[in-house]
Amino acid sequence: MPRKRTNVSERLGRAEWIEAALGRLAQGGLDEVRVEVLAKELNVTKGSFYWHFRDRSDLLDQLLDSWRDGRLLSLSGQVGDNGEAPDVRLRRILDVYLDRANPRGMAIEMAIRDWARRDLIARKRVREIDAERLRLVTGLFAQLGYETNDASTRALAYYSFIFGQGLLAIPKSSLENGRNRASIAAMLIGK
Amino acid sequence: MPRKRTNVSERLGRAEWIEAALGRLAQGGLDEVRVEVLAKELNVTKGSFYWHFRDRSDLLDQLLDSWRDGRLLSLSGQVGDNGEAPDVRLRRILDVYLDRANPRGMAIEMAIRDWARRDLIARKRVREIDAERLRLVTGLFAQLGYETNDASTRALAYYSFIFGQGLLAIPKSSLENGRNRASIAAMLIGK
DNA sequence: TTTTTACAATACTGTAACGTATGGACATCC
DNA sequence: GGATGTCCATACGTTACAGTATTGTAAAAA
Repeated sequence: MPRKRTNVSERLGRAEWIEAALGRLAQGGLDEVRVEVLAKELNVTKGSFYWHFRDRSDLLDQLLDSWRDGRLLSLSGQVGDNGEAPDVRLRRILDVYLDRANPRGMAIEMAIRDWARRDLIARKRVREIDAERLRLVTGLFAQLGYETNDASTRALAYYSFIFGQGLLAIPKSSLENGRNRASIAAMLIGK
Repeated sequence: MPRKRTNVSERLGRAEWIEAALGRLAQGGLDEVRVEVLAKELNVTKGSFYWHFRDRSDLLDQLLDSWRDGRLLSLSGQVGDNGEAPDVRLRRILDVYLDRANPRGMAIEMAIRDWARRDLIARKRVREIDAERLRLVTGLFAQLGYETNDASTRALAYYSFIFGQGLLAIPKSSLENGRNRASIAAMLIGK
Protein backbone atom coordinates (compact mmCIF):
# COMPACT_ATOMS: atom_id res chain seq x y z
CA MET A 1 0.00 0.00 0.00
CA PRO A 2 1.81 3.10 -1.24
CA ARG A 3 1.51 5.84 1.29
CA LYS A 4 0.23 9.27 0.47
CA ARG A 5 2.45 12.07 -0.58
CA THR A 6 1.72 14.65 2.00
CA ASN A 7 5.39 15.13 2.72
CA VAL A 8 6.70 18.18 0.94
CA SER A 9 9.96 16.60 -0.12
CA GLU A 10 8.08 14.03 -2.17
CA ARG A 11 5.89 16.43 -4.04
CA LEU A 12 5.76 16.42 -7.77
CA GLY A 13 6.44 19.00 -10.42
CA ARG A 14 5.35 19.10 -14.02
CA ALA A 15 8.54 17.36 -15.07
CA GLU A 16 7.61 14.14 -13.29
CA TRP A 17 4.17 14.10 -14.88
CA ILE A 18 5.67 14.62 -18.30
CA GLU A 19 8.21 11.89 -17.71
CA ALA A 20 5.49 9.46 -16.75
CA ALA A 21 3.45 10.51 -19.75
CA LEU A 22 6.40 9.83 -22.03
CA GLY A 23 6.61 6.38 -20.56
CA ARG A 24 3.00 5.64 -21.32
CA LEU A 25 3.39 7.12 -24.77
CA ALA A 26 6.31 4.85 -25.51
CA GLN A 27 4.49 1.80 -24.30
CA GLY A 28 0.97 2.26 -25.52
CA GLY A 29 0.76 5.27 -27.77
CA LEU A 30 -1.13 8.49 -27.35
CA ASP A 31 -4.42 7.06 -26.19
CA GLU A 32 -2.72 5.34 -23.31
CA VAL A 33 -1.65 8.65 -21.84
CA ARG A 34 -4.45 9.00 -19.33
CA VAL A 35 -4.42 11.22 -16.32
CA GLU A 36 -5.90 8.84 -13.82
CA VAL A 37 -3.54 6.10 -14.90
CA LEU A 38 -0.56 8.42 -14.59
CA ALA A 39 -1.74 9.47 -11.18
CA LYS A 40 -1.86 5.90 -10.00
CA GLU A 41 1.60 5.32 -11.41
CA LEU A 42 2.90 8.28 -9.45
CA ASN A 43 1.06 7.30 -6.28
CA VAL A 44 -1.01 10.43 -6.39
CA THR A 45 -4.56 11.37 -7.27
CA LYS A 46 -5.98 13.54 -10.01
CA GLY A 47 -6.13 16.42 -7.59
CA SER A 48 -2.43 16.82 -8.08
CA PHE A 49 -2.63 16.64 -11.84
CA TYR A 50 -5.20 19.37 -12.20
CA TRP A 51 -3.11 21.56 -10.01
CA HIS A 52 -0.16 21.36 -12.38
CA PHE A 53 -2.06 21.23 -15.67
CA ARG A 54 -5.17 22.86 -17.00
CA ASP A 55 -6.32 19.60 -18.56
CA ARG A 56 -5.06 16.59 -20.49
CA SER A 57 -4.40 18.52 -23.63
CA ASP A 58 -2.28 20.95 -21.64
CA LEU A 59 -0.12 18.03 -20.57
CA LEU A 60 0.18 16.82 -24.14
CA ASP A 61 1.24 20.25 -25.35
CA GLN A 62 3.93 20.45 -22.74
CA LEU A 63 5.02 16.93 -23.49
CA LEU A 64 5.57 17.87 -27.10
CA ASP A 65 7.48 20.98 -26.13
CA SER A 66 9.61 19.01 -23.75
CA TRP A 67 10.32 16.38 -26.37
CA ARG A 68 11.31 18.95 -28.94
CA ASP A 69 13.54 20.75 -26.47
CA GLY A 70 15.27 17.52 -25.60
CA ARG A 71 15.85 16.59 -29.22
CA LEU A 72 17.12 20.03 -30.11
CA LEU A 73 19.45 20.02 -27.14
CA SER A 74 20.79 16.64 -28.10
CA LEU A 75 21.39 17.86 -31.62
CA SER A 76 23.09 21.05 -30.52
CA GLY A 77 25.53 18.87 -28.65
CA GLN A 78 26.54 17.34 -31.94
CA VAL A 79 27.00 20.35 -34.15
CA GLY A 80 30.51 21.08 -32.97
CA ASP A 81 33.22 19.78 -35.21
CA ASN A 82 34.49 17.10 -32.90
CA GLY A 83 37.34 16.18 -35.18
CA GLU A 84 35.51 13.17 -36.49
CA ALA A 85 35.43 12.83 -40.26
CA PRO A 86 31.94 13.39 -41.73
CA ASP A 87 31.60 9.92 -43.20
CA VAL A 88 32.74 8.27 -40.01
CA ARG A 89 30.18 10.29 -38.17
CA LEU A 90 27.38 9.33 -40.54
CA ARG A 91 28.27 5.69 -40.10
CA ARG A 92 28.31 6.03 -36.35
CA ILE A 93 24.88 7.65 -36.20
CA LEU A 94 23.54 4.95 -38.47
CA ASP A 95 24.94 2.27 -36.19
CA VAL A 96 23.25 3.77 -33.18
CA TYR A 97 19.86 3.36 -34.80
CA LEU A 98 20.54 -0.04 -36.32
CA ASP A 99 21.76 -1.33 -32.99
CA ARG A 100 18.46 -0.23 -31.55
CA ALA A 101 20.19 1.39 -28.67
CA ASN A 102 17.64 3.52 -26.83
CA PRO A 103 14.49 1.63 -27.72
CA ARG A 104 12.48 3.88 -25.46
CA GLY A 105 13.52 6.97 -27.36
CA MET A 106 12.66 5.26 -30.60
CA ALA A 107 9.26 4.18 -29.31
CA ILE A 108 8.50 7.73 -28.23
CA GLU A 109 9.59 9.08 -31.56
CA MET A 110 7.44 6.61 -33.45
CA ALA A 111 4.42 7.31 -31.27
CA ILE A 112 4.83 11.04 -31.79
CA ARG A 113 5.20 10.61 -35.53
CA ASP A 114 2.02 8.61 -35.65
CA TRP A 115 0.34 11.25 -33.55
CA ALA A 116 1.60 13.90 -35.96
CA ARG A 117 -0.37 12.33 -38.77
CA ARG A 118 -3.53 13.65 -37.18
CA ASP A 119 -2.56 16.48 -34.87
CA LEU A 120 -1.37 19.84 -36.08
CA ILE A 121 0.74 20.73 -33.06
CA ALA A 122 2.50 17.39 -33.00
CA ARG A 123 3.18 17.75 -36.69
CA LYS A 124 4.68 21.14 -36.08
CA ARG A 125 7.05 19.79 -33.46
CA VAL A 126 8.13 16.91 -35.63
CA ARG A 127 8.75 19.31 -38.47
CA GLU A 128 10.97 21.39 -36.26
CA ILE A 129 13.25 18.57 -35.32
CA ASP A 130 13.20 17.01 -38.77
CA ALA A 131 14.35 20.29 -40.22
CA GLU A 132 17.15 20.52 -37.72
CA ARG A 133 18.34 16.97 -38.19
CA LEU A 134 18.26 17.30 -41.94
CA ARG A 135 20.18 20.52 -41.70
CA LEU A 136 22.86 18.79 -39.70
CA VAL A 137 23.39 15.77 -41.89
CA THR A 138 23.02 17.83 -45.03
CA GLY A 139 26.01 19.69 -43.72
CA LEU A 140 27.90 16.45 -43.27
CA PHE A 141 27.14 15.36 -46.81
CA ALA A 142 28.21 18.76 -48.05
CA GLN A 143 31.50 18.31 -46.27
CA LEU A 144 31.91 15.08 -48.17
CA GLY A 145 31.84 17.08 -51.34
CA TYR A 146 28.22 16.74 -52.41
CA GLU A 147 26.70 19.73 -54.06
CA THR A 148 23.98 21.41 -51.96
CA ASN A 149 21.02 19.85 -53.68
CA ASP A 150 22.45 16.36 -53.67
CA ALA A 151 23.51 16.73 -50.08
CA SER A 152 20.03 17.50 -48.88
CA THR A 153 18.55 14.72 -50.97
CA ARG A 154 21.03 12.30 -49.46
CA ALA A 155 20.16 13.54 -46.01
CA LEU A 156 16.53 12.88 -46.66
CA ALA A 157 17.21 9.36 -47.86
CA TYR A 158 19.45 8.80 -44.87
CA TYR A 159 16.79 9.65 -42.32
CA SER A 160 14.02 8.00 -44.27
CA PHE A 161 15.94 4.79 -44.11
CA ILE A 162 16.67 5.16 -40.42
CA PHE A 163 13.05 5.52 -39.45
CA GLY A 164 11.66 3.23 -42.09
CA GLN A 165 13.88 0.45 -40.91
CA GLY A 166 12.27 0.74 -37.49
CA LEU A 167 8.90 0.32 -39.14
CA LEU A 168 9.55 -2.92 -40.94
CA ALA A 169 8.70 -6.12 -39.15
CA ILE A 170 11.72 -8.18 -40.01
CA PRO A 171 14.17 -10.39 -38.19
CA LYS A 172 16.67 -7.81 -37.07
CA SER A 173 19.44 -10.27 -37.66
CA SER A 174 19.56 -9.18 -41.29
CA LEU A 175 20.94 -5.85 -40.21
CA GLU A 176 23.27 -7.23 -37.60
CA ASN A 177 25.40 -8.77 -40.24
CA GLY A 178 28.41 -6.50 -40.57
CA ARG A 179 28.76 -6.94 -44.28
CA ASN A 180 25.13 -6.04 -44.97
CA ARG A 181 25.41 -3.05 -42.77
CA ALA A 182 28.51 -1.89 -44.55
CA SER A 183 26.88 -2.20 -47.92
CA ILE A 184 23.89 -0.16 -46.74
CA ALA A 185 26.17 2.50 -45.37
CA ALA A 186 28.05 2.58 -48.63
CA MET A 187 24.82 2.95 -50.50
CA LEU A 188 23.53 5.79 -48.35
CA ILE A 189 26.76 7.66 -47.93
CA GLY A 190 28.19 7.08 -51.36
CA LYS A 191 31.75 8.20 -51.54
CA MET B 1 -32.93 11.61 -40.35
CA PRO B 2 -31.54 8.37 -41.75
CA ARG B 3 -34.23 5.76 -41.78
CA LYS B 4 -33.79 2.35 -40.29
CA ARG B 5 -32.42 -0.57 -42.16
CA THR B 6 -35.21 -3.05 -41.90
CA ASN B 7 -35.26 -3.53 -45.62
CA VAL B 8 -33.41 -6.65 -46.57
CA SER B 9 -31.71 -5.18 -49.59
CA GLU B 10 -29.94 -2.68 -47.36
CA ARG B 11 -28.66 -5.14 -44.83
CA LEU B 12 -25.02 -5.35 -43.97
CA GLY B 13 -22.44 -8.07 -44.03
CA ARG B 14 -19.11 -8.27 -42.28
CA ALA B 15 -17.41 -6.73 -45.27
CA GLU B 16 -19.17 -3.41 -44.80
CA TRP B 17 -18.24 -3.27 -41.15
CA ILE B 18 -14.64 -4.01 -41.96
CA GLU B 19 -14.62 -1.38 -44.66
CA ALA B 20 -15.95 1.22 -42.27
CA ALA B 21 -13.44 0.13 -39.66
CA LEU B 22 -10.61 0.58 -42.16
CA GLY B 23 -11.85 4.08 -42.76
CA ARG B 24 -11.74 4.97 -39.09
CA LEU B 25 -8.37 3.31 -38.79
CA ALA B 26 -6.98 5.41 -41.60
CA GLN B 27 -8.36 8.58 -40.15
CA GLY B 28 -7.84 8.26 -36.45
CA GLY B 29 -5.82 5.17 -35.73
CA LEU B 30 -6.73 2.06 -33.83
CA ASP B 31 -8.41 3.68 -30.86
CA GLU B 32 -10.86 5.43 -33.14
CA VAL B 33 -12.25 2.14 -34.33
CA ARG B 34 -15.25 2.00 -32.04
CA VAL B 35 -18.30 -0.10 -32.54
CA GLU B 36 -20.93 2.46 -31.66
CA VAL B 37 -19.29 5.04 -33.88
CA LEU B 38 -19.14 2.61 -36.77
CA ALA B 39 -22.78 1.74 -36.21
CA LYS B 40 -23.77 5.38 -36.44
CA GLU B 41 -21.71 5.74 -39.58
CA LEU B 42 -23.55 2.81 -41.13
CA ASN B 43 -26.96 4.00 -39.93
CA VAL B 44 -27.36 0.98 -37.78
CA THR B 45 -27.22 0.15 -34.10
CA LYS B 46 -24.90 -2.07 -32.12
CA GLY B 47 -27.44 -4.83 -32.32
CA SER B 48 -26.28 -5.44 -35.85
CA PHE B 49 -22.63 -5.40 -34.96
CA TYR B 50 -22.88 -8.02 -32.28
CA TRP B 51 -24.72 -10.23 -34.67
CA HIS B 52 -21.83 -10.22 -37.12
CA PHE B 53 -18.96 -10.15 -34.65
CA ARG B 54 -18.29 -11.70 -31.30
CA ASP B 55 -16.83 -8.47 -29.96
CA ARG B 56 -14.58 -5.60 -30.96
CA SER B 57 -11.46 -7.67 -30.94
CA ASP B 58 -13.12 -10.11 -33.30
CA LEU B 59 -13.65 -7.25 -35.73
CA LEU B 60 -10.04 -6.20 -35.40
CA ASP B 61 -8.81 -9.71 -36.08
CA GLN B 62 -10.88 -9.94 -39.21
CA LEU B 63 -9.78 -6.50 -40.26
CA LEU B 64 -6.18 -7.61 -40.08
CA ASP B 65 -6.90 -10.76 -42.02
CA SER B 66 -8.76 -8.81 -44.64
CA TRP B 67 -5.93 -6.31 -44.93
CA ARG B 68 -3.35 -9.02 -45.33
CA ASP B 69 -5.44 -10.84 -47.92
CA GLY B 70 -5.81 -7.64 -49.90
CA ARG B 71 -2.10 -6.91 -49.82
CA LEU B 72 -1.16 -10.42 -50.77
CA LEU B 73 -3.63 -10.39 -53.62
CA SER B 74 -2.27 -7.13 -54.88
CA LEU B 75 1.24 -8.53 -54.75
CA SER B 76 0.34 -11.74 -56.49
CA GLY B 77 -0.96 -9.60 -59.33
CA GLN B 78 2.53 -8.26 -59.79
CA VAL B 79 4.65 -11.37 -59.70
CA GLY B 80 4.13 -12.21 -63.31
CA ASP B 81 6.88 -11.14 -65.60
CA ASN B 82 4.99 -8.44 -67.40
CA GLY B 83 7.81 -7.77 -69.78
CA GLU B 84 8.89 -4.71 -67.86
CA ALA B 85 12.60 -4.51 -67.10
CA PRO B 86 13.35 -4.97 -63.38
CA ASP B 87 14.91 -1.56 -62.89
CA VAL B 88 12.06 0.17 -64.67
CA ARG B 89 9.68 -1.66 -62.44
CA LEU B 90 11.52 -0.67 -59.29
CA ARG B 91 11.41 2.93 -60.37
CA ARG B 92 7.75 2.75 -61.11
CA ILE B 93 6.87 1.30 -57.71
CA LEU B 94 8.97 3.96 -56.07
CA ASP B 95 7.13 6.66 -57.97
CA VAL B 96 3.78 5.38 -56.84
CA TYR B 97 4.76 5.87 -53.21
CA LEU B 98 6.54 9.18 -53.72
CA ASP B 99 3.57 10.55 -55.61
CA ARG B 100 1.47 9.67 -52.62
CA ALA B 101 -1.12 8.07 -54.79
CA ASN B 102 -3.52 6.14 -52.55
CA PRO B 103 -3.14 8.15 -49.35
CA ARG B 104 -5.84 6.10 -47.71
CA GLY B 105 -3.91 2.89 -48.25
CA MET B 106 -0.81 4.51 -46.87
CA ALA B 107 -2.67 5.79 -43.82
CA ILE B 108 -4.05 2.34 -43.14
CA GLU B 109 -0.64 0.80 -43.53
CA MET B 110 0.93 3.29 -41.14
CA ALA B 111 -1.79 2.82 -38.58
CA ILE B 112 -1.40 -0.94 -38.73
CA ARG B 113 2.38 -0.68 -38.41
CA ASP B 114 2.00 1.46 -35.34
CA TRP B 115 -0.50 -1.01 -33.99
CA ALA B 116 1.97 -3.82 -34.68
CA ARG B 117 4.43 -2.26 -32.27
CA ARG B 118 2.22 -3.37 -29.41
CA ASP B 119 0.02 -6.13 -30.68
CA LEU B 120 1.25 -9.59 -31.49
CA ILE B 121 -1.35 -10.47 -34.10
CA ALA B 122 -0.94 -7.21 -35.96
CA ARG B 123 2.80 -7.76 -35.92
CA LYS B 124 2.32 -11.18 -37.39
CA ARG B 125 0.25 -9.86 -40.25
CA VAL B 126 2.72 -7.12 -41.01
CA ARG B 127 5.50 -9.64 -40.98
CA GLU B 128 3.66 -11.74 -43.51
CA ILE B 129 3.30 -8.99 -46.04
CA ASP B 130 6.75 -7.57 -45.40
CA ALA B 131 8.23 -10.96 -46.12
CA GLU B 132 6.28 -11.22 -49.33
CA ARG B 133 7.14 -7.75 -50.54
CA LEU B 134 10.79 -8.23 -49.76
CA ARG B 135 10.77 -11.53 -51.55
CA LEU B 136 9.38 -9.85 -54.63
CA VAL B 137 11.78 -6.94 -54.86
CA THR B 138 14.69 -9.10 -53.81
CA GLY B 139 13.89 -11.05 -56.93
CA LEU B 140 13.96 -7.89 -58.99
CA PHE B 141 17.33 -6.91 -57.61
CA ALA B 142 18.60 -10.41 -58.29
CA GLN B 143 17.50 -10.04 -61.88
CA LEU B 144 19.58 -6.92 -62.04
CA GLY B 145 22.59 -9.03 -61.29
CA TYR B 146 22.98 -8.55 -57.56
CA GLU B 147 24.16 -11.53 -55.63
CA THR B 148 21.52 -13.00 -53.31
CA ASN B 149 22.71 -11.38 -50.12
CA ASP B 150 23.13 -7.96 -51.66
CA ALA B 151 19.79 -8.24 -53.38
CA SER B 152 17.92 -8.79 -50.15
CA THR B 153 19.83 -6.03 -48.41
CA ARG B 154 18.93 -3.67 -51.23
CA ALA B 155 15.32 -4.74 -50.98
CA LEU B 156 15.32 -3.93 -47.33
CA ALA B 157 16.78 -0.50 -47.90
CA TYR B 158 14.31 0.07 -50.68
CA TYR B 159 11.25 -0.55 -48.54
CA SER B 160 12.73 1.15 -45.52
CA PHE B 161 13.09 4.27 -47.56
CA ILE B 162 9.59 4.02 -48.96
CA PHE B 163 7.93 3.87 -45.56
CA GLY B 164 10.39 6.12 -43.80
CA GLN B 165 9.75 8.81 -46.32
CA GLY B 166 6.09 8.76 -45.34
CA LEU B 167 7.10 9.26 -41.76
CA LEU B 168 9.15 12.40 -42.19
CA ALA B 169 7.41 15.71 -41.82
CA ILE B 170 8.89 17.59 -44.70
CA PRO B 171 7.68 19.75 -47.53
CA LYS B 172 6.91 17.09 -50.09
CA SER B 173 8.15 19.38 -52.78
CA SER B 174 11.68 18.14 -52.16
CA LEU B 175 10.69 14.79 -53.59
CA GLU B 176 8.65 16.18 -56.43
CA ASN B 177 11.72 17.51 -58.07
CA GLY B 178 12.49 15.09 -60.87
CA ARG B 179 16.21 15.36 -60.53
CA ASN B 180 16.16 14.61 -56.82
CA ARG B 181 13.92 11.69 -57.41
CA ALA B 182 16.19 10.32 -60.05
CA SER B 183 19.19 10.57 -57.81
CA ILE B 184 17.39 8.74 -55.05
CA ALA B 185 16.36 6.02 -57.43
CA ALA B 186 19.90 5.71 -58.66
CA MET B 187 21.11 5.45 -55.11
CA LEU B 188 18.62 2.75 -54.15
CA ILE B 189 18.73 0.74 -57.33
CA GLY B 190 22.37 1.11 -58.12
CA LYS B 191 23.13 -0.21 -61.52
C1' DT C 1 -50.02 -20.03 -44.18
C1' DT C 2 -47.26 -21.04 -40.66
C1' DT C 3 -42.66 -21.43 -39.19
C1' DT C 4 -37.98 -20.48 -39.29
C1' DT C 5 -33.88 -17.76 -40.40
C1' DA C 6 -31.28 -13.67 -40.59
C1' DC C 7 -30.58 -9.43 -39.23
C1' DA C 8 -31.55 -5.16 -36.62
C1' DA C 9 -33.63 -2.13 -32.73
C1' DT C 10 -34.25 -1.20 -27.95
C1' DA C 11 -33.16 -1.08 -23.43
C1' DC C 12 -30.26 -2.11 -20.07
C1' DT C 13 -25.69 -2.79 -16.96
C1' DG C 14 -21.00 -1.81 -16.05
C1' DT C 15 -16.71 0.67 -16.36
C1' DA C 16 -13.15 3.88 -17.25
C1' DA C 17 -12.23 7.99 -18.23
C1' DC C 18 -12.41 13.57 -17.91
C1' DG C 19 -13.12 17.46 -15.38
C1' DT C 20 -14.74 20.28 -11.04
C1' DA C 21 -15.50 21.73 -6.34
C1' DT C 22 -13.99 21.70 -1.96
C1' DG C 23 -11.53 20.68 2.00
C1' DG C 24 -7.08 19.20 4.34
C1' DA C 25 -2.04 19.03 5.33
C1' DC C 26 2.30 20.96 5.42
C1' DA C 27 5.55 24.65 5.00
C1' DT C 28 6.63 29.63 5.08
C1' DC C 29 6.04 34.41 6.08
C1' DC C 30 4.58 37.99 8.83
C1' DG D 1 1.42 31.53 16.37
C1' DG D 2 -1.98 32.89 13.25
C1' DA D 3 -2.43 33.87 8.30
C1' DT D 4 -1.22 32.59 3.65
C1' DG D 5 0.24 29.82 -0.22
C1' DT D 6 1.19 25.38 -2.30
C1' DC D 7 0.20 21.01 -3.27
C1' DC D 8 -2.71 16.95 -2.81
C1' DA D 9 -7.04 13.94 -1.42
C1' DT D 10 -11.85 13.16 -1.65
C1' DA D 11 -16.13 13.16 -3.50
C1' DC D 12 -18.93 14.21 -7.06
C1' DG D 13 -21.24 14.77 -11.90
C1' DT D 14 -20.94 13.52 -16.69
C1' DT D 15 -19.90 11.16 -20.91
C1' DA D 16 -18.59 7.64 -24.02
C1' DC D 17 -18.04 3.52 -24.76
C1' DA D 18 -18.22 -2.19 -24.41
C1' DG D 19 -21.09 -5.77 -23.99
C1' DT D 20 -25.74 -8.51 -22.99
C1' DA D 21 -30.53 -9.71 -23.18
C1' DT D 22 -34.61 -9.30 -25.28
C1' DT D 23 -37.83 -8.14 -28.67
C1' DG D 24 -39.18 -6.99 -33.51
C1' DT D 25 -39.51 -7.73 -38.53
C1' DA D 26 -38.87 -8.84 -43.37
C1' DA D 27 -37.97 -12.62 -46.27
C1' DA D 28 -37.38 -17.50 -47.21
C1' DA D 29 -38.63 -22.20 -46.31
C1' DA D 30 -41.82 -25.66 -45.17
